[in-house]
Amino acid sequence: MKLNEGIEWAIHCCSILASLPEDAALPARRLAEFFDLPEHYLAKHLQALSQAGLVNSAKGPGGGYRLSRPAANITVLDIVLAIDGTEPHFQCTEIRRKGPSGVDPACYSKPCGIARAMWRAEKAWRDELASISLKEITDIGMQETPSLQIEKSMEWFGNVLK
Amino acid sequence: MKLNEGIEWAIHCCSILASLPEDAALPARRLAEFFDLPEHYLAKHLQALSQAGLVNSAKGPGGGYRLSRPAANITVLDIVLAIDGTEPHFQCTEIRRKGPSGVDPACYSKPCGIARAMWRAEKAWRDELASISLKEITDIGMQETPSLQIEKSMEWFGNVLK
DNA sequence: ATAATAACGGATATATAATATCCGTAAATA
DNA sequence: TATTTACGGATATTATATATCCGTTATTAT
Repeated sequence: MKLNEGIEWAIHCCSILASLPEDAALPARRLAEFFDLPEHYLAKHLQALSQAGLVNSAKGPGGGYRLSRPAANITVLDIVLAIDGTEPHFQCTEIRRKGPSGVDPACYSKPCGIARAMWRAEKAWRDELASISLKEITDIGMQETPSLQIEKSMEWFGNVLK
Repeated sequence: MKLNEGIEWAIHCCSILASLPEDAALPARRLAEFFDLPEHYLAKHLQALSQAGLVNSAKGPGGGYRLSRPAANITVLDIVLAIDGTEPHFQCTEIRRKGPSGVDPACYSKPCGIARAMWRAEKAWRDELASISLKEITDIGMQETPSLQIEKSMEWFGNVLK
């Protein structure tokens, strides 16, 4: 199993949006350019972020995407769920009820113990992701990004944001 | 993203093997019958368990699969990794280095902070799965399985184990 | 010996999901 | 009015998961 690559893209894009001036927006085309990603497919993911309410979108010239709220109030989990959906990764197909020994579904009071174990692990995963804010991500990015890249990024932003 | 359905199958199968008499083994065909699963495909997963060293296999009549060690010494994580592989779910494609602002790969001392965050969450998931032993799974199964099903299972085992 | 059982590995087919592109529409700006 | 941009739907392509089949080998029972 592999996680949707769009998750990586979306977190990086949100991190960029977080470091933009308050009133600035970036269109999908520019974000795709910045990371050298397929423009139209990235646009789909950005629309998912928009539908999840994480970013606001504006049409027309000067439009594009910006964060809908402060980066400190957006978690990595928010972004992951926006892209990957909220369905649990582990899907219980109730095979305990199948076969020659299975009995009537009504006889089972609780969800299968195996499913509960898998869901508990998934909760631990989500809890960890929920504990990380987009602000922390961008702060770490600022600290660890090579200074040359920071400079080049600033110049690119300068050119792009009119 | 959806987890491999074989994970569910494998944990259930291991749980059944754990509740078998010490010297008994079950062939893939019987396990598939017990859970009404596709025989040949289940066999692939059982072979993966065998390669991971979780079960021992024996060819020929009376052969089949049995646990290689006590259920208390097998974790749910062991089974999950045997089926799903040990690769992390989140694959970092280093998009931070791409595009007009990217700089030479050698400039980056650490893995990307976003990847580290995703991997930390994955570790939380694995830690939780590693904290659950197969014995706990089977104990919970014994407690929560309807008594009628327990009876039917016992009868089925009796017929199958010679 | 022979026949039957069963794991194993490789090859292949099918179904589903991820990846990617394209198009028409609507909205906003200049 | 022309341009830019988001948005939704349709479609194509690729990768992965699901599933089957076959030949080989090992083991057991007759």
